[in-house]
Amino acid sequence: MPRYLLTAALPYANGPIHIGHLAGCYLPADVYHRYLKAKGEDALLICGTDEHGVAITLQARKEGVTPQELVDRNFKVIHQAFEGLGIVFTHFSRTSREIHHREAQAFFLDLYNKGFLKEKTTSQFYDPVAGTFLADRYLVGTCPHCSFDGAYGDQCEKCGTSLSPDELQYPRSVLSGSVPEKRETNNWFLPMDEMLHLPEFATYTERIARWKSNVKGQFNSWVQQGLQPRSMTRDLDWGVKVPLEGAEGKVLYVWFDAPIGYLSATKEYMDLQGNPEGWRDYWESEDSRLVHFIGKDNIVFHTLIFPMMLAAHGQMVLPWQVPANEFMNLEGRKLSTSRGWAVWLHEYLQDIPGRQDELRYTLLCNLPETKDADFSWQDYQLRVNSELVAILGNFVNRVMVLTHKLSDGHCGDLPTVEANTSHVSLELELAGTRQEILLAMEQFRLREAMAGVIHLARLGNRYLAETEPWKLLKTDSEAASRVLRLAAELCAELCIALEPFLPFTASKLSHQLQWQASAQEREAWWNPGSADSKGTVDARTRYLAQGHRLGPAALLFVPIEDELIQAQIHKLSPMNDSKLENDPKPENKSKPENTPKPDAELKPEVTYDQFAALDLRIATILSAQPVPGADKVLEIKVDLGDEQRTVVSGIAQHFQPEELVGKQVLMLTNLAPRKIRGIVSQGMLLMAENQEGQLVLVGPNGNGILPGDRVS
RNA sequence: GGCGGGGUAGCUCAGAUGGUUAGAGCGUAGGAUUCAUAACCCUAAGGUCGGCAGUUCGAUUCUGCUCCCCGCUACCA
Repeated sequence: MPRYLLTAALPYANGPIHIGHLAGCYLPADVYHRYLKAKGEDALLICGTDEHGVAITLQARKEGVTPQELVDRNFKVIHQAFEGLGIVFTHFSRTSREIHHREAQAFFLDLYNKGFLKEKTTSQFYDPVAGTFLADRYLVGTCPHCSFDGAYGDQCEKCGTSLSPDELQYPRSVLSGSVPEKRETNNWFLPMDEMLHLPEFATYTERIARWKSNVKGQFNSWVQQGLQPRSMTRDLDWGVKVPLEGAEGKVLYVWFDAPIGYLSATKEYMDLQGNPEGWRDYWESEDSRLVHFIGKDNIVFHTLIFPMMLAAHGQMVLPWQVPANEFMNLEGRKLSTSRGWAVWLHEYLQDIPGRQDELRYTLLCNLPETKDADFSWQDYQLRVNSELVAILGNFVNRVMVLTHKLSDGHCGDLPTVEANTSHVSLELELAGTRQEILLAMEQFRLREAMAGVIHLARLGNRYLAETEPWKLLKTDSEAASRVLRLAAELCAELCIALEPFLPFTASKLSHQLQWQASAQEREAWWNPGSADSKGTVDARTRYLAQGHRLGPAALLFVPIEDELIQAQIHKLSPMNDSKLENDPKPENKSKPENTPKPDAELKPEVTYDQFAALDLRIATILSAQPVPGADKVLEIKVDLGDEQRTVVSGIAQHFQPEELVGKQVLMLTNLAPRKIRGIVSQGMLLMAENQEGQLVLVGPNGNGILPGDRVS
């Protein structure tokens, strides 16, 4: 029997969890895990917070707390929110724990000792303004081969040559624009190009054919493009220390360290179970199936880099399946935490208490399994009211009420096959739907499986409509009793079927029926073939004993009122601005390898002389045109009164070129010229950024201002 | 810009190794019913399957080009 090792992407501890995270991986992981457990499989679901990386340190600095304080707080919020929604992990750890540091270092050393990590000493550039070492691509300068003044630290875009940063002439920092200092530093590289040919990895590559198209596509694309050695260490002080001599001030690259979190969390769990070697059954055993639940932004790391690390380490299983989901939008727009465009799980649980399954259901119905999906509050209301309330809740309620009317809640006999063909056709349809649910689950089509479960209740409603037990009640109470018994059996079956998806509802229903599924009953239901020969009433598994008394009827779901929806929509957009079309800086980064954004704090004070050094003037835009091969910059010609200049400005996604012509704008004129995309930019246009992240021209308000007029 | 994924009924989404009437749920309309949270049940209307070419006896399904959305990546002095 296979064992399953499920992982859900480690949530990054710089903020709480929102519905996008849930739909992307945590809810599917939880449902699949519950499904496997119900089926009687041996399965672990491992997760934990990822607490390292630059973004954490920046966020902490912004809030005026230490990184540790920040991650402590977020760990708690995240962990509690998951629990609140019934997302149950076998173990939920965190990468800041000692065991993780130890494991990550051991893993690193293992690869190091096997020769998979190649040290390179480089004169890395250090940005004295940003206070950080600069990754290769954060450097620009002149290419030594073709003299192109826009080459990056790793490659020249113009002539295609691969470069190392110290080959660059006249290097500059992309972050601050300052001239970086050269500082000696060592880093360790994973030779991904070579590792592609490891036998373990080559074997692994074959199974990718049966994966989802989005995952397959990304994987193939990377392999075909050719891989390059990638540095697995960083010059930073927050993270897992590099366990080598002379590596002070260096930590493991978060993408090296984070997936090892799956391993260290498993070990931590097994230690707590008093079974310190137990992790081997899941990580080293051939019959173990490693499944990574992730969002689409993580595909390359989970299908390429981490598997290579595992292959290099040796003896470890490589992913069996990576059912990566696309993204969940909110009311038609991308989620954006910085603009408050998100539904936060911890807030939902607080604002709408006792409605966990309503959220689980709506998200499950809309999982972005093949493409980006959309969550809207109206859809939420509609799904709850017309599906959970009207189909599922109503069916159960009808059965409960009728049974109490008929026999004070006591269950009668099961119908016989000959009694009425409605019974038989119900049985057949139930069995068919069950098979569809099972098939969908096997193929990670959770949305379809969820719909199938609701369909079971729909079949129940149809059965009641056909048999009309409320009429039989008066004419033939025996017949009524049999119909209701079968309907009650279906309620019990619903209990089992609902559990992985809507555990709170399953539990309520179970209580209401005064009945609980045994492990055998659950396993029989969830295993194909185990009960499908019992398609008729006489032979079917009986869940409820004859004469069993149901508990008092209680509503499983209550309709969502308009006011609730209005309040949530209102909360979502305090300034309901319909112009918010483009999202130039969407929040979606789960990892910190991105350019740090300037934070909201005031910068350190400057002297008057420093200010006076700036030459600020009003310019009039004469023309603006797109730059071929660049999405974000425009080539702009401006009039400064006695001269005209060309400026290359990164505003292409905020303005149409034609709408800029003739506008007056504030300009910094004595900034050092700089080539961008082969065009010399002589100065910088100054813009204001509003709360939605849109750029707005800054220009004179009064009259009589001419091009070239000074600003001071 | 490069690479990958997606664009299918009013809405949210399935599906199609190319072939008679392209599906589901919701919504809408009509009917039936009253046990039930005015819920359930039945029926119907609704789609040039992003656009333009091509291959083919036949394409929504294959090929090329193009537009739009998303991700990775590059670009923002």
